[in-house]
Amino acid sequence: MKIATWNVNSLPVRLPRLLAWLPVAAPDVLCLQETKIDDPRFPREEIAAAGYVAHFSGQRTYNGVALLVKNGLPAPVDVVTALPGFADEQKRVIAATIGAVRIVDFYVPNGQAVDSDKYAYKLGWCAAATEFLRAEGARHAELAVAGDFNIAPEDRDVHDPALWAGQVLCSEPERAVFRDWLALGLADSFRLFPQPEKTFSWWDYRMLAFPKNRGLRIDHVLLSAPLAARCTSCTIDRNARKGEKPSDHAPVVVDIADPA
DNA sequence: ATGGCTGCTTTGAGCAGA
Repeated sequence: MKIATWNVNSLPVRLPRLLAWLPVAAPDVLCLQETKIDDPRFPREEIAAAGYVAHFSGQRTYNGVALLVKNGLPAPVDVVTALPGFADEQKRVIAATIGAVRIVDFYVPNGQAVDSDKYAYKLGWCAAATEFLRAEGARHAELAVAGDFNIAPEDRDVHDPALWAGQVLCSEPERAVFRDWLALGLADSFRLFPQPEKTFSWWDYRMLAFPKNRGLRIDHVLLSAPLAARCTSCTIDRNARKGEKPSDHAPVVVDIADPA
């Protein structure tokens, strides 16, 4: 099973690129974030024509997540679109079970700045997410958590650690959340393999950040032990950040071998 | 080599993203 995650920064704007990328990358399951479209307007026909069934939880303007599942896979069941016990208007979660695999798609809040209300909201959201993942892990041996985490887990995930030290996306409380999720028995699939230094998943649109490779690795796929044991690769598709009208995020793609 | 923000909003300056 090939699982991918991509913050598309507006699905309506990115749809042509998505439809071009899907047959090339050929993920079995694609987790999207920042779709920025409400459910009635979701482009389900275009996605269906590309060979995928879409499940989604959207809103206009901000946020919004979707799960695209390739035709031929088991139909997603037990679809969940909220964190239990966390009242939230913002659409940042979709989870579903596909065969034996539970997929959780997160669009973690950005947090804006460490002294802001949005940062407090981020940490509260993450605390609820930790309990959700604990429960999901208890129910599902094969659990994948994919999405835009808006957390750069370590200094090696940051182009300029001194510049970013203590800033939002890199602050110690955010990194502690990431470690909490690993402590639930999840592996950062990217770090299961040797990786080129300075591999990132997001680059600011401004100041030539992409050509200068001034980025952060904030998009992740975490895998429970049975999936991690069968994981054969994790790559970030930098090419998807090039060219006309790219998202500011690149997709992360994970390959998992079938069970023996 | 990539390219010097982009996408959204009761339309147009301001917010949000990260």
